Amino acid sequence: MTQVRSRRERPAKPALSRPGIVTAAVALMRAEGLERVTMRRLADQLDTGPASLYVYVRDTADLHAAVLEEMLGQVDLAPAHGGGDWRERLTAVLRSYLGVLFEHPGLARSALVARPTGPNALALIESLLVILEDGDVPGPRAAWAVDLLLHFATATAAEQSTRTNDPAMGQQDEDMAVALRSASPAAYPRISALQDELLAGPGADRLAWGFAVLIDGIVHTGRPPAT
Amino acid sequence: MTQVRSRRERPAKPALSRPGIVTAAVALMRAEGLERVTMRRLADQLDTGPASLYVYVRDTADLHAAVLEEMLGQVDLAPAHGGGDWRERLTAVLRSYLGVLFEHPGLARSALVARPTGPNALALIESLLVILEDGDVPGPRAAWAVDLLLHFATATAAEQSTRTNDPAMGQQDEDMAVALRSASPAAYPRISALQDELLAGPGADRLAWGFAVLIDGIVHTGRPPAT
DNA sequence: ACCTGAACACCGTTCAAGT
DNA sequence: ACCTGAACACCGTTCAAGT
Repeated sequence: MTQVRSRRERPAKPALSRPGIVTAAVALMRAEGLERVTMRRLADQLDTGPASLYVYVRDTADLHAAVLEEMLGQVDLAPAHGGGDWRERLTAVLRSYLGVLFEHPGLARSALVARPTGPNALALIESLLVILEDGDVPGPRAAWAVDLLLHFATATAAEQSTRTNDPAMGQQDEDMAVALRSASPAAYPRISALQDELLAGPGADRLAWGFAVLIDGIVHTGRPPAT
Repeated sequence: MTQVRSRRERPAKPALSRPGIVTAAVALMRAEGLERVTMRRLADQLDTGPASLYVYVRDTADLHAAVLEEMLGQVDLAPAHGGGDWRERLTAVLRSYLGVLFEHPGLARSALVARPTGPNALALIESLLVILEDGDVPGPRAAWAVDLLLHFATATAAEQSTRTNDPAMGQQDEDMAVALRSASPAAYPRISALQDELLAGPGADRLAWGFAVLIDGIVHTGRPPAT
C-alpha cells in the first residue's frame, strides 16, 4: 500500500544511464552554471548518491566534456553550406561556436582541456573543413587550420566569459588598466606611449581583427609536409 | 627558559608578508604543482592558519596570479634587444614564455583568467612591443598583436601542458584519435579523408606553424582605428 | 592592525557490502 | 552488473574573538 502510494506521488525513479546523466547535467548547468555541476549535486538531482554516477562517468572532466559535446549541438553550421564569401562564412560558424561557449562561463575553460569527440564536435570540424575547401586552402593545411581556429575561439571564450560573468574578475581588468596607465615611461616607454591602444577597442573589434589575422595567415602560410 | 629554548631550536617564526607568502607559494608549486598550492596547505607551510593569509591575499585567484607574475621573471627577454630577424626574435621570446608555463601545468590555465600585472608582466609586454617595432608593425596594431600573441601562447600551454603532464588526460588524446579514425566517411567525408593530417605532426611543428600564421597575419592585416 | 580557532558549506573518489 | 552508504582526504572563505 505505502509502496503504491509513493509510486503515485512521484514517478518511479528512472534508471540511471549515461544519456540521462548528461541531460540532467546540462539542465543543472543552465540553472546554476557549470561550476555547480558537481558529482554530488548532480547525484542529488538524480535522487541517488555520488558513487552511483561512476558507473557511467569516468570522472568530473569526462562529465564536463560530455556536457560540452551536448552544447555543441547548438552551434549553427548552416553557413558552411550557404553561398557568399568563405571568410565571412568561416567567421560566422566560429562566432556561433563562441556564442555557445560564451553563454556558459566555465564551459569554455573546460573546452580547453577536455575536448569533446562526439558527433556534434565532428560536425563542427567537418563544417570548418568544408568552408576552408571553398577557400581553396589545401587539405593538409586546412586540417591544422581547424585546430588553430578552434583553439583561438576557445581561448578567447575562456578568457572573456570568465571576465565578463564573474563579478570578482572585473577587478582584474581594472588592475591591468591601472598597471598599464601607471607604467613608468622610463622603464616601459612603449607601454607608456601605447597605453590607450593597449586598452582600447571593444571586444568585438578585437575579435574580428583576430579572425582576420588568422584567416589571412592561414591563406599565406604553407605547412611543412607531414613527417 | 622553555621560551628561549624553543627560540633556539627553530628560528623565530618570520612575520607574514605578501612577498613572503608568494615566495612560499612558488616553492610549494615547484615541489608539488600549482594544484596543491591551496590556502590551507600554504598556511601549513607558513606555520599558521588559512585565515591569516587573507590579510595579504584577496583570494586563491589573486595568489595564483602573484605566483605567475613571479615566474614571468624567468622569461628570457634578451632576444628583444639582440640583432637578427625580428620574426625569429619574436618567436624566441614567446617560446621562452611558453617554456615557463609549460614547466608547471596549471600555471597556464590560471594565466588565461588571472592576468598578472606586475613588473615582470610589463617587461614581457614591452619586449614584444620592441620587437614588433623592429618589424615596422605600426604601434596601434602592435598593441593588439601583443595581446593576440600572448593569448595564443597561453592557450597552447594550457592545452598542451595539461595533456602532457596529467596521466589521465592522455586518454583524451586517444579518444580523439579513435573518434577521428572511426568517423563515418558518409557523414564526415573530409574528416575521413584528412584523418592522418588532422592527427599528424609533432607539437613543435604545429606550434611553429601557428606562430608563422600569426606573424604573417599581423604583418598583413590592418587594424580598425580606435573608437 | 594583525592574527587565529573554529566553524560553515562544500568538494572528488574509493570501496566494501548489498541486490 | 549495477547501485549504495559511508568513509577518506581534502577544499575556500568568513567571522568573532583575541593580541
